[in-house]
Amino acid sequence: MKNTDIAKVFNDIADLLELKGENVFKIRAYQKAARAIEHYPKEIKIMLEEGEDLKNIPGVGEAIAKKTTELVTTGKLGYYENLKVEFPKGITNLLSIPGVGPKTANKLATELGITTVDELEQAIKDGKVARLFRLGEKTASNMLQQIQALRRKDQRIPIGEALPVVEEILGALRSIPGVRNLTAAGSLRRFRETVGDIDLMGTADNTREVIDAFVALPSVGQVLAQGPTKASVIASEGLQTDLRMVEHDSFGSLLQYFTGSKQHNISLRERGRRQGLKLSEYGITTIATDILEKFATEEEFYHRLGLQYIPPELREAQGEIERAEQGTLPKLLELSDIRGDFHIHTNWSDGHNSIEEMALAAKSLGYQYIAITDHSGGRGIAHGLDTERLGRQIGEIEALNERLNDIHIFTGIEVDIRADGSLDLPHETLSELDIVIAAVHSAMNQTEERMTKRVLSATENPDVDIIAHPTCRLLGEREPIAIDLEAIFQATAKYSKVLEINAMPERLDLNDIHAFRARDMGIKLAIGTDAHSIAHLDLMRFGVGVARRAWCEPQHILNTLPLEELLTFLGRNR
DNA sequence: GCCGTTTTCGGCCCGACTGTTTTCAGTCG
Repeated sequence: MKNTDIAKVFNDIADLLELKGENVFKIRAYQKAARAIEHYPKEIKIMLEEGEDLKNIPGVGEAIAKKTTELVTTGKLGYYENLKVEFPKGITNLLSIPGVGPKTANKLATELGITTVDELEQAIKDGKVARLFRLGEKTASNMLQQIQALRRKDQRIPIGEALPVVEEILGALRSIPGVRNLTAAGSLRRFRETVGDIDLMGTADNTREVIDAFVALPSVGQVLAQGPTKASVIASEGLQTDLRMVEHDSFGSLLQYFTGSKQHNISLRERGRRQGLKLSEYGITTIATDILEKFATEEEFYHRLGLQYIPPELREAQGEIERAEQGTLPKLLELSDIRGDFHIHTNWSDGHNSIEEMALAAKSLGYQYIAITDHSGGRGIAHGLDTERLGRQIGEIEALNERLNDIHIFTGIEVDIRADGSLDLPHETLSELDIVIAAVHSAMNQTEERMTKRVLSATENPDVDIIAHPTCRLLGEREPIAIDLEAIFQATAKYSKVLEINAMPERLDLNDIHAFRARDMGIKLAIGTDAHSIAHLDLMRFGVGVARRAWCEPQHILNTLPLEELLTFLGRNR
């Protein structure tokens, strides 16, 4: 049982307790524990095997530790099973409708016998819902709209799709006179891999003017709400986008508030309370005197609380506040620290550009080196390279290295890990290359045991340097393969191999949580774009985002090394 | 249910909006 499965059970328990009308703080305790467990960088299963105390996880106390142990060791939780039979099956689905909370769900179930979204829709159409006490026509019709919106689309979208939309809107708004501090907040700013909606904010002398310009943008479809300081619209890609404009002097606390995460803000406010301070989007109020201080920047806001500035990517209530208190936050990796890209395809396999084009594009990004890692022959669809063609490619790369200045091209391959764990190029071929990336591209439905063995044998193979996109997931398209990552991590550490953070926005694989764990174990990481064209080289920033969320500093990332040191590193590996 | 430079008991983040009702419950971010 994985941490995400455990978290799901505790979140479900929280929902059921809400329906039951339990103490809200008890409910919050379950939600908090679920979150902490989901994001904890170590599998609970391993912790139990190693005899580690689950109470070390913040938010997990005596009772939840005991329940977690029962759940993981027996696969079941008596408390949960008993709770479930108290309510009609599926009733928690009603809670997924925005505007329907526990009280409403309960009322719908007890008074109208409704337990599914479909039943609710029918009851609204029959006019039954509007007749309930404290509900009405307006509430019922809002519910119906939300149900229909939920059906149309209500998925979080990958950050790679959201960011271009946002940048287009921001670019257009920046040209309006008097606008300052325009920026995205929310999960987008924290660089989460998916975003639900987009929060933009900024300051202006005349906020109304900016709002008017915003809703008139060509990329804006429907306008949901529009006031003097705030507007809500549906932009391209069907993304709900909110813009909030405020006066210059309280921008810092506003941005801090809307960047979240929710749990980070709660922790921050709890800490503030202990200092006699009340934190809100308007600033910091000293409770004793009721005096409000405003903050133009987030830096001032955090400093007033006696904390280091906390970068948005770290604001997930994972210990960043304590570290900021001690002044020991990591010096996070920056995009400008990246000196090269190890995962690049060309028109020798399924890429669009030549080796030279890719090299020149990389040089213009300020890189010192790239590795050409086309597919190997076993992957038929990708026009992969066999030993003979690879030999010719090496020849071309050698010639280019003679001719080009200020950029070094490493020879390499993205070699396929076959279903049986062998590589589809022989040792004699692989040993000729500077960098060998190994990855799974086929037979993804193997059992966890087989898949783990398969990738382990590639990890143990002395010809392999990097394991690429270790879970093979495609956001919104393909679930991660069944694999025991913990075992892969241990082998990677043992054989001093490197794990990839694949920067393609639909991959982001390793993800933030896995990368955090790998870094914590001392495993070296490499960020690769998996570029199939020149434009893809710019995807590096998404990989850097994952690495920052994993608390990575430059020394944790292989492709921050200067060329000379990298040559030494690669030499040592062979 | 969790947790501790005000506490091992008594607290637990903060503010806004909506729709209903007539002072507020419920929900959200």
